[in-house]
Amino acid sequence: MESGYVTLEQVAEHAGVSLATASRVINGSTRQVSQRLRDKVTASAQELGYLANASAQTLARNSSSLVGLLVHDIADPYFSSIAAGVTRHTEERGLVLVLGTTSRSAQKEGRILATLRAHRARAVVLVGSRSTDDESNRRLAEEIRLFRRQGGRVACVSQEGLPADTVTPDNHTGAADLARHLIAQGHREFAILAGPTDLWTARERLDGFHSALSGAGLELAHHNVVHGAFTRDGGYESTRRLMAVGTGATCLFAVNDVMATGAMAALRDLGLRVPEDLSVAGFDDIPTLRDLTPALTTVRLPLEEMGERAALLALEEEPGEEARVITVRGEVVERESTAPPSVAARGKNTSGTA
Amino acid sequence: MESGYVTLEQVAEHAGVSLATASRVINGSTRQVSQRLRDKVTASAQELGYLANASAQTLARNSSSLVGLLVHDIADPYFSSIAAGVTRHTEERGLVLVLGTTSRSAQKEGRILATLRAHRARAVVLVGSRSTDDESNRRLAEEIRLFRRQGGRVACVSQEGLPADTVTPDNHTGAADLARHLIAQGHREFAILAGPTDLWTARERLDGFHSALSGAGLELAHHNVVHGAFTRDGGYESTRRLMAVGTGATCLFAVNDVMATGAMAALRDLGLRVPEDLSVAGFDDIPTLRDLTPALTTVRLPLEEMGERAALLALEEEPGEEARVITVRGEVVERESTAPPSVAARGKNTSGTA
DNA sequence: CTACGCTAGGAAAGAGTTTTCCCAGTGGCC
DNA sequence: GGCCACTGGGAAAACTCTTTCCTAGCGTAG
Repeated sequence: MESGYVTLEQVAEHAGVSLATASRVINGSTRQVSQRLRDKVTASAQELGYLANASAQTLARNSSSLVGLLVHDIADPYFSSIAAGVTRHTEERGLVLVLGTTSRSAQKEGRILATLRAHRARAVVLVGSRSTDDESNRRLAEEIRLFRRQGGRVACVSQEGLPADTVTPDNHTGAADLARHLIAQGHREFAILAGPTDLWTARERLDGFHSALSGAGLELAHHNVVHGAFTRDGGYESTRRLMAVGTGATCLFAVNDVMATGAMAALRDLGLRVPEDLSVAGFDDIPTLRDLTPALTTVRLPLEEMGERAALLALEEEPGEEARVITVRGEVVERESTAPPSVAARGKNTSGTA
Repeated sequence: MESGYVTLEQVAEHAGVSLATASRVINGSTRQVSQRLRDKVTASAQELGYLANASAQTLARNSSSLVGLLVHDIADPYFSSIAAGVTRHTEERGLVLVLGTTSRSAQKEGRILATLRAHRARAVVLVGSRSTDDESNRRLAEEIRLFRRQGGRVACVSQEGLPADTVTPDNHTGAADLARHLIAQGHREFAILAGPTDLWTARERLDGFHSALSGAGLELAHHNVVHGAFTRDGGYESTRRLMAVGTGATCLFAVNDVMATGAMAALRDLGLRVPEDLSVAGFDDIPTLRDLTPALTTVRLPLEEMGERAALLALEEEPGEEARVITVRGEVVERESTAPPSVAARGKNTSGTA
């Protein structure tokens, strides 16, 4: 209660028992303690306002209650939704969540992982698409192995291929489903905001979409695939580039929702109407989406649930020898941003608009 | 490198020096160590892959590198923006951020604060409006005092009145500025989505708006002030209630942006156009806002910067005896959701629409 | 040449827990 | 009644660092 800390030793003394007994009462060990002493200790702890020193506990037990969560950018609704799922799970269990934001830097990711290792974190959840850069993947995999060797558990979201359990969306199928849906709606010519070339998630969605087009006997013009940053501004900028050149497409597919959001803004600025002049579809179903006008057609992923399941993998399930992969199937959600193509639209989009 | 951990003792032995010397080399103490030994130790540490045990360090130093961040809901863009500012600051300094989400429960807030205390966290940043419930404020204040007594630092965002430094928006002035702006635009009758009655932030914004109306000789009809949850769905639901009764207002002010977003959705569902039938304005300028159609008129707060400044207060500045308050002035940003009222609108909104 | 101050290094004492090991007491069984 | 198993309690080691205190060695001044 005074200025300093209350230690377990003080509690023990106050209760007239040994340190060992006090410890056994406080943290419910396997050993029995008589009710009489038990009551004395809890009463003393209460009275003195005892709060265990977490570092001392971690040191003695060699295991902490820290759980790491690594995301690229916590202000991105995709990540903050997943984060909400992870926090829900960890807080229910009285664990402490450590948030690391990596800004898509593999180096920073490694550094944070090392910090978590230094803290003897119990588990870590890594969120975000891995890149196709083999060197940084190798180093990340090495850090993960070190972490696991120390008894830490690791789970990934959307990062299949690392030496850890993973929850991952079926990007290929989701994108293919969406493509088939749009084809059924009457679209024949598509443009794609394909995101960065070195991100697996982006690639898989592009591939899935592409293969469904091929399956329907449709071609995807080379100039209709635009690469750019995986962000809202990346989507905006990619769309400007696409429209500056001109596209014959009647439907624009952005490989994630934040890019689609940027695309809609760009089209609005260019004076094009969605979906009358051009249909737009995205992927992920981030929560902010339903308030756009027109509301965005997309492939719904249960983001919060994915975070929760990753936390579950990392905290509950037994490690297992080889990495397990839980695949989450996305579901096409049709909203107002896509509609059957109009003849007028074709002509309009062919002439370079910007 | 083997299965176990490498301890500093092993490094010292490998380098042929004492534990004390090894420690001094690794953590750059005030004491000098000869270059020769210094090199030997760093080489050994490198070779053995030494990583300091953070818990042992915390225990020995009685001070950790943990910084807490408490928000109500990390998936809310208001909080995730502020969180981004805080993480930027802490990561630059190599500190570890612990994220706690409180779901607006004072009890949970207290529990997390105790956990941080147990971990000897260096500082904590509390984000979110404090309530007008004196009892829970008192308990929170007590927890903060305990935390500070242990040498921890505390800073708040938007929670003036607690025994800690605070970064807070000038809600009253911001709302008044907005009101004057809307009056200048020609509006005379307003409706307000006032949020919960027990949240200071909501109250101050309501008061500021109200007082500017009074200053202009305008009255605010009682039935035009609707209370409800401080969330998007709260805004949606409040708007439905407001419109069911019918309002003579030409402009709707929601005391925060997420509520305004819900309001726009409700109006859309009711078949009302913004701003032709009804103008809508919010407060905060959360980043997702610019992608709404029409884009929302609001009072801009520099959210990320506020998070950063709070982190700065908690980590850099000297504690000081009494709590300092940094007031951040908001700036009215006019976008398309507000426009001069049309005569048609008046008639329309008077008749109960829903 | 001795005394003194300074420096670099090491031994050891913490920091606050958990857990192992030991001991005394009790009850049951032959 | 003696032996054994079992129980509840305490002493002390262990966990991995940091930091204080001590000492040996060196240079310098008187």
